[in-house]
Amino acid sequence: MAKTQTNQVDSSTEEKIKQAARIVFTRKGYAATRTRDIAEEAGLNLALLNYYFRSKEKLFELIMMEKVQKLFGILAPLVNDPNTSLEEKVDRLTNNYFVMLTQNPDLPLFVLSEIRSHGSPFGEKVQVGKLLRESHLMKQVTERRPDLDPLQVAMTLLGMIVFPFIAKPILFNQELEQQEAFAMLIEDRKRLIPLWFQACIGVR
Amino acid sequence: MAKTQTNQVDSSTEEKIKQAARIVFTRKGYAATRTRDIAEEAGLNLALLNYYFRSKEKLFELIMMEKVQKLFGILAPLVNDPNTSLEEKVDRLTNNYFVMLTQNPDLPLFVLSEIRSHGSPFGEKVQVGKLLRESHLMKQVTERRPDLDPLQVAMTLLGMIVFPFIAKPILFNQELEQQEAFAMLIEDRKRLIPLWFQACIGVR
DNA sequence: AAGAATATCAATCAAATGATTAAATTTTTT
DNA sequence: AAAAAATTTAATCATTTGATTGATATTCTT
Repeated sequence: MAKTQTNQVDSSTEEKIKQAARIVFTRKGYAATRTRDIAEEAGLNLALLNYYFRSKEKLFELIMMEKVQKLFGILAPLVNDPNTSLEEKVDRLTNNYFVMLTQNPDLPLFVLSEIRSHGSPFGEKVQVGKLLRESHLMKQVTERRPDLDPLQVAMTLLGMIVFPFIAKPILFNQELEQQEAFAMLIEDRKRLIPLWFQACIGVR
Repeated sequence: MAKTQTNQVDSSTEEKIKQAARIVFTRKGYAATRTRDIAEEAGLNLALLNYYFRSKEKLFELIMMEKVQKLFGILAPLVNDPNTSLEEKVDRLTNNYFVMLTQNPDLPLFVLSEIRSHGSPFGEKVQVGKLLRESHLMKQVTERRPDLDPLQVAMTLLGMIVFPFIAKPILFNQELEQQEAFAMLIEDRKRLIPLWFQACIGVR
């Protein structure tokens, strides 16, 4: 079946389909996506989707796994690094996420809404909650502020980072001017979040 | 056509359909919802949907308008009240939203993801950005901190309020214990957000 | 109570959609 | 070069799905 030539730049049919699927699934969500949309986006015959990936559902699972990995894969190594201070963790989380989210602005809304609507074979699996609660980051927060629920702090931090990208469609319209304003806002936020995080964790 | 008896408790067919539509649309999103799902949820014949609401799209628009109003209707009067201080505005925003969101936990994710996926006849219309930018709240923030982009502050505040409900599905599983933990966390957050907001706006 | 308007239902339609098939083409192996 | 394997294509299938129809039942008006 699939997989023939040694992938050089991977302009293989399989990869073309995956790339088209990434675009269409992300733009419209699983349910609103027609396999014909993907075939058209890829410039390929419809039957090739089933030839390479068996079914729409299987193809989606593949893309979804990628997206979940991209969104949450950053998290574990950063929040569990025993060699970074709390401040360094906040810096790195902010910077790493902003780089990735600037290139994938609608990744969070896509992943979260698909987990909710798409009868959670993922929702159960993802459980970022467990990862966060048992993380080194949580220990450091508790150490600094034993009176606070560290999850409150983590949610505030993640919210400060992710929320702008989730709210972007209703806060900024599609005009170039607004999109530039958003980019500048994000850039400035790299400085503000660590500052504000310190302020939050410092105040009583 | 529709509308016959004087609505007392409104157990009318029309209202039954709307209630079922609210449930199913919110749970699965527009594209994944079948009109038959709604009819079944309402315990009514499928043809009645079209009899009362013409089409799935029309019914959805109705529900969507309701949801958008519920999510953003709170905002305008609060952020534009010229008789409340900045601190009072933050208090009221936090409390009002938490009451509403506790009863409608998946409202934000539903509205935001439908605006994104459902080819924005709404996305254009909603423009909370304009409302916020021209608000009395923004003026008060600028007054207090002329060096800050007030939109940064507003996004942080809204993120602190809304983000927990958006991230809930991946941070808390369905077990009763976790759901109770979430409820307590929200309760405690009513106190933390005003405190943290002050800290953020105070720090330099 | 008779007639008219409104509401509900089972059955059905037409279009959309995910998937398959069998033939044609290209690539790889021998 | 011949044979075999893999890939691509047009056509088609079976289901699903939003919507409609015409018959029946219920409610309202007179």
